[in-house]
Amino acid sequence: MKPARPDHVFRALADPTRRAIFEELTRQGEQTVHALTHYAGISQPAVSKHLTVLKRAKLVHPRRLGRETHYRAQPDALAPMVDWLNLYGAFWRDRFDRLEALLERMEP
Amino acid sequence: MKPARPDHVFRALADPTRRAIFEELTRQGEQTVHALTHYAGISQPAVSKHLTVLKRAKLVHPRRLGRETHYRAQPDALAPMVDWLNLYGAFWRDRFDRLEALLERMEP
DNA sequence: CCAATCAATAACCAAACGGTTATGGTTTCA
DNA sequence: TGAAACCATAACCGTTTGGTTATTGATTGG
Repeated sequence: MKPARPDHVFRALADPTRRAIFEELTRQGEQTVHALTHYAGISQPAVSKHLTVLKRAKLVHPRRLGRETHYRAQPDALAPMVDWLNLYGAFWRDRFDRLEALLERMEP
Repeated sequence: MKPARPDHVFRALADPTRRAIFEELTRQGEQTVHALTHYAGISQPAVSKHLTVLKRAKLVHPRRLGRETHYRAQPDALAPMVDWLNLYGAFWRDRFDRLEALLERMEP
């Protein structure tokens, strides 16, 4: 799956409630909107809107089951953020690049 | 230096102009507010406000030289974001953890 | 010394944001 | 079959945000 634009990913994760929802989905696995609403402690429409933003960033994926929608986290959608850190997080980049090169030599 | 709160880092990097400023500082090194203003193509006060947000996240550090202030990027302030990705970016985490472990065995 | 330069702050504004309540469309099941 | 459950969308609202111009304080250089 083609990743979303970096801007959408950064934007989506800027809000603490949205991060919390994403975290909850990665920890506990797939959840209905109902469950997430209970977890987040805000209204159901508010949760739906957050999920829309996360969907735009491809960080979550919906699965319709009858009248309920189950959402799951899509961790590989974080790739644009990881790539950005790779480019501009100099200190950490060096480590990672060296390791990446290493890995490639070891597991062709 | 103790890192800033994750929320400040995520917030600061959510804005594309702020990311661009940070990128420019990591690429070209230390810059005056004047130079950054020219680069960003917005007003000087706007740049100053962006720099304030980046400062709060400890992503940039100012150095007063006479009447000009030179800012430099502080890439290790990205640590809170990297840590978060380590916790919740499952797919990528595996890669990184494997690599990290490797490095440790190789460079004690 | 004094005019100009640099950067931060203040005051202001439109747009975006994060929340709410109200509504509507499906789907379930008693 | 009809009421209730689930979720998305609409309409609305106060606050935050990203920008502007105006101002001020400090520093420099002719």
